[in-house]
Amino acid sequence: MALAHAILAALVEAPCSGYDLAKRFDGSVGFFWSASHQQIYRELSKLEDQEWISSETILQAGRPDKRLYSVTDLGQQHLKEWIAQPCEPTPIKDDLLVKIFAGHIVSNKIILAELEHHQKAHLEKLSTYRDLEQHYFNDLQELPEAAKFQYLTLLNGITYETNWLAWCNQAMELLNQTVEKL
Amino acid sequence: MALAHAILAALVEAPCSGYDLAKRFDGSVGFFWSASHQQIYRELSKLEDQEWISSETILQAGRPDKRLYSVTDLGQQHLKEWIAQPCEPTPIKDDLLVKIFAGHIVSNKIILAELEHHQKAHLEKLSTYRDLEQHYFNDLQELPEAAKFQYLTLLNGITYETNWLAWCNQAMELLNQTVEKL
DNA sequence: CATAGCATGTAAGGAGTTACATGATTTT
DNA sequence: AAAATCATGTAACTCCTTACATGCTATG
Repeated sequence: MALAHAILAALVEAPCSGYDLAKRFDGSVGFFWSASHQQIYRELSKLEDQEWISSETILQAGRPDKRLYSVTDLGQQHLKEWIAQPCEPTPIKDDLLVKIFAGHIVSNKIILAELEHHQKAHLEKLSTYRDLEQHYFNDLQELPEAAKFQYLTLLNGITYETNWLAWCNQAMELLNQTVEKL
Repeated sequence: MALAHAILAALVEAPCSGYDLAKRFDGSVGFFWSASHQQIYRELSKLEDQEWISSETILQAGRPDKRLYSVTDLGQQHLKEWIAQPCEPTPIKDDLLVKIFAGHIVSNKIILAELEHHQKAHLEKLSTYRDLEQHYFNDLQELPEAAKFQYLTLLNGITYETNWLAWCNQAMELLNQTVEKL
């Protein structure tokens, strides 16, 4: 049910269309949730049936109409209740780590290439996150309450990517040591 | 399909029963994949149908029989091919971060309590991981090749938990600052 | 004698992925 | 003229979670 709540959280911050949600889930909301547009449209229909959100059709000149969704009072109530219920840390499921765990059955080259690939990806993400930080959260004390919470999710993204980068470096070092020994 | 590969990776390291796999996925294998016993039994049946694994029934005195699964040559071949195919970093989906993002709609107390709860959980995991590190990977240079790869997954778990702890502290500090201001 | 551990499953339903489908406008 | 962007969906399938189900043994 967490996708529903992630959508509610995003719509509470700013009402928008399914299309815009998909973009946000691919960008700024992406450091705490990811979802495809198919999932989002399906979930939006469900949420509207339950009256947790409501929509308004916006006519646009030279573009398709869009449906602007907002969270209803009922929806906000449910979101609050969900937030108040304690939850457990998300269990890890990570393809790369599976590959590393069984890394000894393939050549070191393959593993090193994959590590480099991931290092690059994490570096790119970190860089966009740092840009977001400078742009939107430069003087944090001046921003409204809500922004502080959103900054914390960005900060999590930053430390997360930094952490992966550090680990990639350690992993590559350890494997290179091994290569030299051969 | 990654659960299948996670199971193969675990069975390559050490053949075992479904029951044992479930325990391992809850423990040492848990820092890169998690799965319930229901999932595991279903996946084991599929893998055996495909002949990626084979089983042998072990009769036990005073205990139920168990089926010991091992990876076949065909299975290992598939695992190798899967490892060689590049993959992307796992997208984040995290309930706590959704809660934080919408944290301004509930009282600070609720958020702080949840942060403390998570801090505690991460501290416990870190502690078990550190114990594993000391027990099994104390003299890394003396261990066989395969152990180095497994150590890297443990190291990832350690940095992951350390990272969450650091973030929890930062988050609680920021929120406490806000409380003082009121 | 009750609880925890060993050992393996089925069934139903919810969540997520992949592929298909349409059609207008704006940019290169 | 082609590609990208805007905008919204359906269908089929796989994956994952929750609940149900059984039965024996060892430990406290």
